[in-house]
Amino acid sequence: MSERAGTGRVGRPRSRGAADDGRTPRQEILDAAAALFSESGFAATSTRAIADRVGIRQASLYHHFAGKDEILLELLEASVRPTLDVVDALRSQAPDAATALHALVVVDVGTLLAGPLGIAALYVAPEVQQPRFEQFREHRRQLGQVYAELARDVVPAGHPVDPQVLGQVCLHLVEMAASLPGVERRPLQIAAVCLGACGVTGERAETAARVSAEVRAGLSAPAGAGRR
Amino acid sequence: MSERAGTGRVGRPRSRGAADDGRTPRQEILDAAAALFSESGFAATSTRAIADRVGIRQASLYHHFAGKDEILLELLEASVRPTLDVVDALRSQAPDAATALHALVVVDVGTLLAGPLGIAALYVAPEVQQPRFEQFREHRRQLGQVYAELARDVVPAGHPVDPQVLGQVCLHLVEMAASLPGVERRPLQIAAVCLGACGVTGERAETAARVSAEVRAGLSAPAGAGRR
DNA sequence: ATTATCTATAGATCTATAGATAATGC
DNA sequence: ATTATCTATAGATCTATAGATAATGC
Repeated sequence: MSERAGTGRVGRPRSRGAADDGRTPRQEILDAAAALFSESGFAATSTRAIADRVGIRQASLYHHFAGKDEILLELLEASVRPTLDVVDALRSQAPDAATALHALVVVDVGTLLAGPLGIAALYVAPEVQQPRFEQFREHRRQLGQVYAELARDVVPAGHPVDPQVLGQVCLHLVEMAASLPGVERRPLQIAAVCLGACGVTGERAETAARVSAEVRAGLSAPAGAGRR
Repeated sequence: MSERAGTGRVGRPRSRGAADDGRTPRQEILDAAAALFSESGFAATSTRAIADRVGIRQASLYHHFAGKDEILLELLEASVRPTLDVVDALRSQAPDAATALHALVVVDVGTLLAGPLGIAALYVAPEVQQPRFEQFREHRRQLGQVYAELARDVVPAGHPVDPQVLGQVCLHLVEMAASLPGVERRPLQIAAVCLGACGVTGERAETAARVSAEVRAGLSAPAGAGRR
């Protein structure tokens, strides 16, 4: 027995002992910040509040992040990247645009629900519109463009709404869904709502929903499909 | 000529002269705050920034408002009240729920677009969820309930989305529309989107849109219809 | 030596209050 | 007298840096 115990961690111990699940300190900070940002907003959350929640001193945050902005940027990125990563596969597997749209919405809502709740509510926060978060906004714009293209291929002739508007609408609906309280089966309901917004209802929508389920089942099975 | 000029205003003059349109100082503050809250968020906007924009000193704000909260509350209230005021008339004039829903969306989007742009983006801000804004949230909830009831009366049998969810969806879509950049004909497009979300597309939607226009025309004409 | 934390603190805010001042109104 | 502004400031933050300290790793 050459190992002597202690906490097993490198570095000076925390004054309030470390709550050891497997999370890295970095991840603990991200989790704490996500919860607080959702509750109170970005600007209203102090570095002090984040540190308190983690159980470290305010100054110790700066060992892991350059500042509050960097924490938020990482949270935002983590919430779009998984969906963007799966978009191409999903589009190529789906037999038609309505199915692809349905499946994308379900996956996207699912991704957001899997992450820290309420993150999506921050997307439209004024702070996030500022240049320092451009990287995230560019990714979100890409996702919006995908929605717009799918909408364009899906709308019936004479539907009175621009595909670009529909792209924004789907994006917002997905994000809204993820910060809405309650309600089960939410991804499927939101997918139905998005299709309806694009003018696809009734039988055509039901078919898309059915095939979407198959496509999604096919996506997670092959290639290992790491959860994240 | 017994009147001697000056500014014509009671009270000590501003150091930077008052930009005299007809607005009261109170309204000037509301306008400045609305613009800044939309740009930078509520918490990130200091009372100093608001005062600077108005052209008065920071402390002078407190003569007109008890604090930042009160300014925001008044902005929020002003953005829901006109729509709530017209809901009953609108429901009683519309021959069916689809028409009522269409008309309500158009009026609601119009109201938001008429006020300070970007206010609706604050509705979902975490700060606004806190108890001090309960009064506003209660009003918004009422409006959401109206949307939910109309949705309930409108969805075709077998539509896979709960009316309550649809109520939230319509509410969010309306608010989103008002903070979206660009795009004309927006109220009508958003109304079509909401109907679609509720499963109403094609011919039935076109009819509702047509009748909605008549109902709205009928609303503004009689009873004097003060703009606000 | 490296790492993760700590303590202490400077400097920059930001909110809200107290009290003075410069107009108009009567 | 009343009103709307001003100047000045106290007290409470809040962010970010400097430098010390207590672990592990080699």
